Amino acid sequence: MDIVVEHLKNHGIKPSVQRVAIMRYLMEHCSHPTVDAIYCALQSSMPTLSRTTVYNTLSLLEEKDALSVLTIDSRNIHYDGDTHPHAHFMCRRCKQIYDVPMPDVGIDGREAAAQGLKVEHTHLYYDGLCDKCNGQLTMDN
Amino acid sequence: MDIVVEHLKNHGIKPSVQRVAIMRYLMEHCSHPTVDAIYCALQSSMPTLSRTTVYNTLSLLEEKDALSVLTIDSRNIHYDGDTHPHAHFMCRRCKQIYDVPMPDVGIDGREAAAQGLKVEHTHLYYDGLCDKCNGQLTMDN
DNA sequence: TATAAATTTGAAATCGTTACAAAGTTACAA
DNA sequence: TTGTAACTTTGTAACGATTTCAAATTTATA
Repeated sequence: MDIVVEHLKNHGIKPSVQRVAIMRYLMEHCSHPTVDAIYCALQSSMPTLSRTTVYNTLSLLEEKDALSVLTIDSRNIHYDGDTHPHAHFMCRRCKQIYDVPMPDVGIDGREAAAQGLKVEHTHLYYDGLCDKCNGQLTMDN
Repeated sequence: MDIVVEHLKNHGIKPSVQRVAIMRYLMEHCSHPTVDAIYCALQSSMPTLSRTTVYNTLSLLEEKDALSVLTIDSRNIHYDGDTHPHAHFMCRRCKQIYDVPMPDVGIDGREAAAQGLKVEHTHLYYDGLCDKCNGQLTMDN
């Protein structure tokens, strides 16, 4: 069976055409797209697709834990179809988001649990300058 | 000298009346306020304060690293006057943000540095249910 | 095949944030 | 002190991401 359809079913989501298309886009692109990027990318193959459907679907996928929501960028929400644990880095200049391995030492949220908080998701974000932008800034000055 | 004024000067910020008031509010309140919360809170003591000034000032304080910007909530940016390293937890139900100690093991961003990324800030976020909301949900069901 | 339930759609509204230009304030040189 | 330039604050308008909502469409079920 289609791995995307299977993924949706595993998370209790009925695989409509739109939902499969959006989830497939996320699983095949590691670019951490925004709502608009997803909408524009699918536009050509699905001319009747509505922006609202993209919003609705992403909300559903989030609720069912079928994707990861990145709040690293305060201006736009980014989505990640890769739900394996990994950290993210965003360049403060070009705004690109990079995948970064999680530290070897486990971050298990025990400090939160110790104060009665029930942890469901953990996000590790870095920001700074990527290689490219750091080089350009160094040259400029 | 006033600790707030000193803090601003240490970060290369000229301490205007508005800037001191906003920075003071952040340093005296650990509630991770939003722009609107800060604006409304200072309204009474500074009737002429403009929302734009709050936005401008917070941008300046961010740029000069005089505060910490929390992007844990995708709907609203929260600000934290406490720049000592610590993690945050947001309850997915009541949206309250809690301070959590950083894990003992250092999170130093070496995995990012290893791929040429220059890390300037690190953010560790958890989400889930706080004690209160978890109890209420358990009772309801 | 009929009917109900679920899903999608597009337009309008909402709301946090930014742009911009005018008004006010501060710093500094004459 | 006074004049001038630089900086800061202010309010309005614009912007843009997201949500609301009701109608249209599709899917499931009796």
